[in-house]
Parts: sequence; structure tokens; C-alpha cells
Amino acid sequence: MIFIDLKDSRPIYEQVVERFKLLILKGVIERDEKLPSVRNLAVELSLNPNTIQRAYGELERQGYIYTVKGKGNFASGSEKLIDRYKEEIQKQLREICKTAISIGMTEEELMNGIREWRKI
Amino acid sequence: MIFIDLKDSRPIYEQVVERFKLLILKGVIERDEKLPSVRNLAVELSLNPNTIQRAYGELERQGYIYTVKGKGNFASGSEKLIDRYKEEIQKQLREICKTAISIGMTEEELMNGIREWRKI
DNA sequence: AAGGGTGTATTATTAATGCTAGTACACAGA
DNA sequence: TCTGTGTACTAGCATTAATAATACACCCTT
Repeated sequence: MIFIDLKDSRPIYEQVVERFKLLILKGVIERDEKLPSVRNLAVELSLNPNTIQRAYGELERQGYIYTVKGKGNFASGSEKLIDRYKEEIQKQLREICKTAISIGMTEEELMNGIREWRKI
Repeated sequence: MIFIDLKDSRPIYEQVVERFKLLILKGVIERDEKLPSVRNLAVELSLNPNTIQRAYGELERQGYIYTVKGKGNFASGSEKLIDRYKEEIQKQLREICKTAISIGMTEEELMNGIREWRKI
């Protein structure tokens, strides 16, 4: 279901968090769908259960999943999460554009960085 | 000339690198202008000289400055550096847009994240 | 009631890295 | 020669990611 990139400099638990975030936001994991158990995922990814637990704890803290003791971890509904995530993305875009303009990048050059993802 | 944000989770030497990168790209530090000496900047920022040296070493490796032993570190010309930096920014933008679209963000919502930086 | 699967908590240990500390050496210029 | 400069090296500290091992409580099925 997910994979880990050991060449990535970010901590493993952060990678796990991000992967599940996107899976939930995209709807690949639906509301109330069960995530892999801490122990199972640890075996599957050859990681320590504590690392998975830390990732799940973070996902729960951010509202992406909820926990039922003795049963497992389950995906939350994604509507509000998507809105929040969209704002984060817009914030990132603004930061990058701010820097870009400060070094003299033109509007045209900025748009060239985006154009290939536009339908037109 | 520059400042360090201790609340920033990134390493200090990376912050120093980024600050000088932008100062050179913006032309605030002109070609062949001398940067603060390793020891002076270390005192000014209350850091260890080794930390500054690491930052300067990185800046040299990336072509932003050149070193004259016994004299100091000096800014390189920024023309080629700017072109390279613009490509990096475009790459970042594409990555963000790619993710944004994958979670169902619309073109309109994407543009709202940029609009305030456009002249129009 | 028993057992297996689940999350949770705790403590200890290892490994990597950022940063500091201290020292030493070589070069440039006055 | 003296001062300021970059460079190199070793050592150590602090933080954090990650592992290891263990224990406990909950849920559900048998």
C-alpha cells in the first residue's frame, strides 16, 4: 500500500504520515476504512512498530485517522481535511512566488512552471 | 547583513546558505563583493566558525562564491545562477501543482494561491 | 474463559547529525 | 613581523530518529 524511500533525507515516520495523508485525501482509503495494523505494517516495511505508531499518532493528532482501541486505526472523512490541505498548498505557492519575484522572475516564467499541469 | 531564526527547524548552516544565496541572486551582494569573514560572521551571529565555514563551503560548491586564501570569500556573478535558480523554482511549482491536482484541486483554486502576486 | 489480534506505554540502546570547542597550519598584505 | 584570512583536524556534546524488548489493556471470536 505504501513504500519508503531510504534515500529520502526526511524521517521515515514523516514519509509514512505523508503517504497516508495523500491516500486519504485522494479517497484511495475511504472513510472508516481500516489502515494496516501497527504490527503488520511494521513487518511489511521492515520497520520497528514504534516508528509506525509514531506516524499513526501524528495522523490521529492531525485528524486524518481515528483509533479504536483493540480494533485498529481508521480513516476519517476527508472533506474538511481537503479544505485545510488546499490552504496549505496555496500558502506554499505564495511563498515560492514571493521568492521568485524577489529575484526578478517574470510572470511569464512563473507560469511556465505551471503550464504543463493546466488543461489548456 | 543576515539573521538566524532559532525557531526554524532547519540546520543553521542551511539558513546561512539560503540567506546569502538570495542576497547574491537579488544583487544585494554584487559580483566580487567580499562576504563577511568566517570569524567575524561567527562572532556577529554568536555561532561557531565551523558552522560558517560549512555554509561558505556549500556556497562555493554551488558556485555562489569563490574563495581567495588569505583574503576572503567573494560573490560570483549571478547571471547563470539566476537561470539555474529559476529552473529550480519551476520544478518546485510543478511538484506542488501535481500534488494539488491529484487531490482534486481545481485550476481556479490553484490560481487563487498565486493571484495576489500577479500585477493584474 | 481463553486466545489472538489490536493499540498503548515504557525504558533502554544505537546511530546519525548538527553544532561546539580547541588547536594548528598556510597564505596575503601592510 | 604582525594581523587577518581560509583551511584542516580531532574531540566531544546534544538532539533526534530508529530500534529493541517488554508489558498492559481492549475487542472479538471460539
